[in-house]
Amino acid sequence: MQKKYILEMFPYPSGNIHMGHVRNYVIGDICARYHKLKGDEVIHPMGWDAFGLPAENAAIQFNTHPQDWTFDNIQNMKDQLKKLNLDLDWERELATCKEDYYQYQQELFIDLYKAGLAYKKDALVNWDPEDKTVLANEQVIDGKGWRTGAIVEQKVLSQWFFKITHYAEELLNDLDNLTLWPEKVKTMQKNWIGKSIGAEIKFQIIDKDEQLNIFTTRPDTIYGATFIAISINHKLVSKILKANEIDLIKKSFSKIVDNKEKQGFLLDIKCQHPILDKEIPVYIANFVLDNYGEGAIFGCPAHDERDYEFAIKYNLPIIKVIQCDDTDLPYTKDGEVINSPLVNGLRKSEAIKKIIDYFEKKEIGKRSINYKLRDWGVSRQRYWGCPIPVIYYEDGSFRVLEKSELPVILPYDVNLNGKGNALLNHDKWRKIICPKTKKIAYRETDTLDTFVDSSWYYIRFLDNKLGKPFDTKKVNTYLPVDKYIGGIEHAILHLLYSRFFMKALRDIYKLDINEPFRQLFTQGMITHKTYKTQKGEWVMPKDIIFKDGKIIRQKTKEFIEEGPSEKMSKSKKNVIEPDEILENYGIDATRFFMISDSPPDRELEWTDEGIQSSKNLVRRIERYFNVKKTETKKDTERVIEKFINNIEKNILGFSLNKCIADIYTLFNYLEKEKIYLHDNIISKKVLICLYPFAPKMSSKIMKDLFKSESKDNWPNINNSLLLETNINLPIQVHGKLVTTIETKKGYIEKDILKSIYKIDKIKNKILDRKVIKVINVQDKIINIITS
RNA sequence: GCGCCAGUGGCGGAAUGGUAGACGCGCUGGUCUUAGGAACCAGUGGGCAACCGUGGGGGUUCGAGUCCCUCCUGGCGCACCA
Repeated sequence: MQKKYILEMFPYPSGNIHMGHVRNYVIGDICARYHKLKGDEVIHPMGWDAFGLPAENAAIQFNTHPQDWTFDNIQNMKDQLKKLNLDLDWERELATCKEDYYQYQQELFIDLYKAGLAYKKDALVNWDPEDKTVLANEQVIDGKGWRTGAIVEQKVLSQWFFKITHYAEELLNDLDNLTLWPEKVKTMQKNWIGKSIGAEIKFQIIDKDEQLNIFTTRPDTIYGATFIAISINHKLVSKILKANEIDLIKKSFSKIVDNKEKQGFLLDIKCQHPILDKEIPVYIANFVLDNYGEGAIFGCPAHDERDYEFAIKYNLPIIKVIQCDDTDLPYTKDGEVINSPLVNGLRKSEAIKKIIDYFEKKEIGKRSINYKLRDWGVSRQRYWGCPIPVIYYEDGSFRVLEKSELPVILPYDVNLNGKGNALLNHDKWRKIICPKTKKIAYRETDTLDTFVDSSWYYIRFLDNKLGKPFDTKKVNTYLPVDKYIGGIEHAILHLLYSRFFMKALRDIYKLDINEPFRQLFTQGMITHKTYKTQKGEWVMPKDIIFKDGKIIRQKTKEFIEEGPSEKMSKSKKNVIEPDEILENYGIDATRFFMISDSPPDRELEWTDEGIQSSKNLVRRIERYFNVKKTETKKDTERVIEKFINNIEKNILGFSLNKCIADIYTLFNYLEKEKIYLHDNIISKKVLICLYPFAPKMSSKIMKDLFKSESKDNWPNINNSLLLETNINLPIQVHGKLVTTIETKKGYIEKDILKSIYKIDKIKNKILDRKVIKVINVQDKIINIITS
């Protein structure tokens, strides 16, 4: 008996299950049921990602409470899930907004803090003005908030961070061990971590006791450096310029929003070139990122596109240090180094090595590795989240609470008016007497990013009622999750955070688990045609009718234009409600359709024909078993064995669409060959194979035919039956198919060729030419080559 | 711009380097009648044929949808990352 932990990404309790959830959970359910039938020890839990902004926003809008709203939604969605006939371990259920979950998260926070993996600092952070909270770097997409789409502002705030960068190297390297993850997700994570190997070089500022640290991946081009550029937020800037001067530059930069036009402001300082006896100018430039490397670069215009553009605009010298034609500038490829006395004649990689060696000897530079990945900012200025177990004294110092002082319970009686953080305004909760120092103290009013909640829920599922976060032995036994199924939209966020958490907890609690998810499967979206009136108003699919080749809105008789199939969304109204589908077509047909028309990792287009044909398949199977006759043929058993084998192979490979094809193929055969199984024992095998896909139908037929619902185990395959004795052997001449012959497996080549040469079609192809070669791929194909 | 993935009938999609188009949808004939959101039978890549066909062009191979090179198109991701 093997353990199989099968998990689908838990939903946010927004109020209703949508079709995307249905597809996600049906895929997982099929796997879970299959493994149970195989006799595996299956863990298949479900819970609620229950903290988060929608609850708070809804509460403000509808004058309710986030907790009540959330609990109502959970109840409703749970009812909906139950209708989907999912085989879930409901006794493992958890909701992240409940004390019995988040108090243990507070414990984890304390331990992360003690391990140096949680810290507080003033930082320039991403502020979402609409949700009125800070966002992590991962949650800003194209300069906009991931949820609201509002343009993110930069603010300096004192914030809690998790030190994910501590694991940058491991998070990167371990991707190679995740052989059962989609390459695409791994590539995305790799790019996000963004490892660069290069050097850190010190540039001395002339006449000042200051140095500029610069990270570069191209130390080989140091002789071509003609300027230095730093970010407006570089710490040097505030030492040189006055606040109003800085503001002016910032304003100037902010006018350039969308295009990448480069702008620079020359500073009244110069740097000494680290090798050459020359001074180079220093600019503040808009294209220098302040959160990458040291926030400073040296510009080598001849061999970098951005530096080239900048140099042209500000008329800076362009010095070639890699051999190339002038017309190729900026030349960024490898080549022979020139104009660089120390490394002339070398190629890029050798020059880099030699230059760094030189810098290290001179102690003005060193080898350096840089990551794009930043530490994870976890403070959120919102009420509906896990309280951070920290208190502040009036002198500004803080203390992270002891575990014995937990839980810090989120107060229910808050005033949510949308103005500011409700916890900040809740004086009674906020102000306490510190039990240790007896001093007045104030609770941390920020709450944790909800991605913290989902970073360890798969661990809590193992023991959801335990009086501590988890049981080490259980974690080591049941993790990693064997199959994790969900949408690709979490490729970076949730999946990277969870990987970090697993590694951090491993180090803190001495666990044996390195990675949380052994296999990741990302299911495709469900799409549907879109419908619009001529005025541009979106119309729901159920509100239209087809008439005389035209599409008409039922109520108003307006003509409707059909648009392309797009991801189901409320805004485009191209949604199908699971409840209505279940009512009209039944659970088994719905389950069939979720995996029928395309492979589970690709998009599935919702069509009426599709769901209808799934329904027809259910009826067809029911009808078949209703025929009270048993009649089999010689190869019936072999066909069934092949069917079982195919279904099993395709479930394990997540090729669930092929399972549906296998089912059709089987019933096509049975009906065409007039084979009746009814209460023949073979029916049991077939019904067990159907059970993961259509459990309701399968159980009912099983009960009708065999008077018992007890599910036997997955049938063992009789391999000897799988070896077909008769095969159709293709015969090629010069690699082109000419004919096929029926023969037995294991034929003797010499003998079979004799009869092949007698076939007219073959004779006509060979004519009087000499056969110079015969390629016989035993039991597969024969290819005859003539002169 | 960089990276990844993908291009196969009218459509969704099958094919460990070995019979391209399994299976489904749709469509075309026909059968039946409890006139159905049915069911059943036959057909369905192109071409009268020999033959031709997996985005285009090269290559490797006895044999290529599959491997290699190159170009085109589409999707996704990242994007001034020094």
